[in-house]
Amino acid sequence: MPELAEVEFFRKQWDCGLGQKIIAVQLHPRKRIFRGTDARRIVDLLSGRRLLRSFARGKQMLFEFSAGNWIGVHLGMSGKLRTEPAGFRPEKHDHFVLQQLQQALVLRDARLFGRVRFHHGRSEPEWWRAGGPDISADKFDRRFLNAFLDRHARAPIKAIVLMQNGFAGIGNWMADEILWRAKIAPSVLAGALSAAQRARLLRETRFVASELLRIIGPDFSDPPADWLIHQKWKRKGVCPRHRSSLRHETIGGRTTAWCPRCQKS
DNA sequence: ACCCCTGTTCGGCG
DNA sequence: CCGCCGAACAGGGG
Repeated sequence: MPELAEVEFFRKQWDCGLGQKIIAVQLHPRKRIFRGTDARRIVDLLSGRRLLRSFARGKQMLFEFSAGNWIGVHLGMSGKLRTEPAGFRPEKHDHFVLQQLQQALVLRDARLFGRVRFHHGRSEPEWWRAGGPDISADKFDRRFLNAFLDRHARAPIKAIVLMQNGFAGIGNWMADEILWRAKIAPSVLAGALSAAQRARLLRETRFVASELLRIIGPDFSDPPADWLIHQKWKRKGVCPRHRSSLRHETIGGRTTAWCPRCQKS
């Protein structure tokens, strides 16, 4: 599920625990979600610490705890954050639980494609520093976009829009929404995009990202009925502009829905 | 039973 | 180095 706006929604689910101590950590160190991390250190170092603040960038989240402790969370395909009443007992897929006096902060991830990382140090972990700019940041501009498109000039634009170091937080359905709005066929090679297409791509990427943050971010509301997303998974989905049939094909290894009538090469 | 999936990484190939 | 492909990860839903 989680793309940029949903990640922001889930990040906020733990806000009610801000400023409060972690009195117990519940996890299974061998679970795949902790791959590359010594989960036992999380148990040792997080207990007794306070949750201070949290950040989201693209599909990544970062939670800062007192005494220089940091938890990075990527939700993968099926990860979700939520809270439960104090004393909550983890269920089958609740792989990471931070117990506080007032509530429990819970990460559930049935498929375990997500990832939890730990960093102990004075400043943000190195793996948080890496990665592309926020789409809402000034740095995500025409110059950045041009350089990124030219660096991957021979890949179809659909594949480009899914690259997290260029389009942070864009996932499969947001990518289709953006390309549909920008009127660009998903198979067009990045290097072949005209200046006008690049300008539309930049504008619609920003538009879709900011609109979804506004709509989904606070309470997971639905996008308006005339968005492509509502048609994309229907077998007989139609273009919201003129009701003609959408085409479905695999591009960049991912199922893609698009409108041949309004999306041009 | 079978096929699909809002993600990422890896090895092999050209 | 670039890009593509399929597989793998693990489970739920149609």
